[in-house]
Amino acid sequence: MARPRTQPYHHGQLREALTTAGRALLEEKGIRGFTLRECARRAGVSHAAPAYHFASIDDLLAALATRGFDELAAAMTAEADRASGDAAGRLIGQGVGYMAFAAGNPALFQLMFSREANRLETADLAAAAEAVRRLQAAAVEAAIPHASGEIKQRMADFATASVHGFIALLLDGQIGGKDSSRALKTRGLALLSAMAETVVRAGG
Amino acid sequence: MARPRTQPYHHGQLREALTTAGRALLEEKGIRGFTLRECARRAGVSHAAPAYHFASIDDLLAALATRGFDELAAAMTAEADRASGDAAGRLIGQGVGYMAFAAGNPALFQLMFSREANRLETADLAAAAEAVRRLQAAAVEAAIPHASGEIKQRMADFATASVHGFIALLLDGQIGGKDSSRALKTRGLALLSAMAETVVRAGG
DNA sequence: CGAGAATCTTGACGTTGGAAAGAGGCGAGA
DNA sequence: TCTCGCCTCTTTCCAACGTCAAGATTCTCG
Repeated sequence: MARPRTQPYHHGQLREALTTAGRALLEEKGIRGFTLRECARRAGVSHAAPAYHFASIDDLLAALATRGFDELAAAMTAEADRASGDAAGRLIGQGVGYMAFAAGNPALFQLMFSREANRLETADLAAAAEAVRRLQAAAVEAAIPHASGEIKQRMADFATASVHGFIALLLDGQIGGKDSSRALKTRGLALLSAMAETVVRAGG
Repeated sequence: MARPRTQPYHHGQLREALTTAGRALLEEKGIRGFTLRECARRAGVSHAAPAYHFASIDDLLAALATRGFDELAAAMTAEADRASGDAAGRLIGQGVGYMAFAAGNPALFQLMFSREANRLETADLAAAAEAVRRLQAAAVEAAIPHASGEIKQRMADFATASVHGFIALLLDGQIGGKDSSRALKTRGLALLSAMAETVVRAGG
């Protein structure tokens, strides 16, 4: 709905400014510390201004989550493309992109996969999440093209679960509490290669 | 102000009553819908009564999470013991217990693994979480007793991540959206056996 | 240029978490 | 037995929250 205007309105691009401010706020304070009024404050508008652009605070959160899924998908494909090589290499690369996005946006990542976001299931949000899921399934299927549909699905479950579980536990401090960032990356890569090996072996 | 004698002025077991009420409330309303005053209401006391037993709302949440980890550990060992068989069987059984607890307490499970809880890192909470981690690591190590320490750690990462990731994604609706409960259990068991197979293969 | 729509502000309501102060119940020592 | 002091709970108050309603401002377009 936002279009370029010769002269900005009262604010002009409030919706965009609110999502930007909200995203930063979310990373700073976490889901429970997230408030609509603080978003408005940071965007330089009154506390009731957001109401026009977002029906409720959950609506804003849903918008943030939606954008998060879009960026997650972009990070996955970018990293997969960067990983030259066979389908297994792409699968690993996609996992790297997944983890990198999560590590760079921990609170947003948690919001995306919390049922709080699902409470206000926007069609956009569902579609964005579905796109990520399809990306994962496609990478697994490409690695084991001759396997049965059932095997493909089980391996997609497996790949998705390991990648997501590892980074989720890591961000929560449940894995590698005091390890260096470098050591954690090594552990992450080791997990990804073990995952890919299992997938490929199941497909052959 | 005559007090009705139905309840003594001293509640007696307020702390326990608050955690019980809080747990139910958490499952009903989710983390964002959780309020201290509603807990007090359900426990039949004034809104400021909880302050004596819990320093803050985060303190109550931390207590709930702590108990959650305790019960999670109990569910894991119970199910592992029930699974007669070799170490790999125990590993799978422990995963079943993990998933069963999560499925039975989805909101609590999410709280336990959200950084919101970690914001108020109680010593008890850290210890309870650590116990669960040790349980996981021990089950993996028992399945591959002759492997190197590095392999054991990597396989512990792997097993923990797959189990946690699968059930977390499932509870969020990211896996098996419209599948029946029976089909989901089958998928979960398939994941667990694939996980155990990978672990055992890496160890031998 | 003026009317109407879009955008933002101001003010209000009910609710929240938390602090402060007071009151009721209970045990220990006289 | 009585009373003092501590523990527990209530009452009252405050700032901040999300949301609504109404007013003000600015843009668009006839």
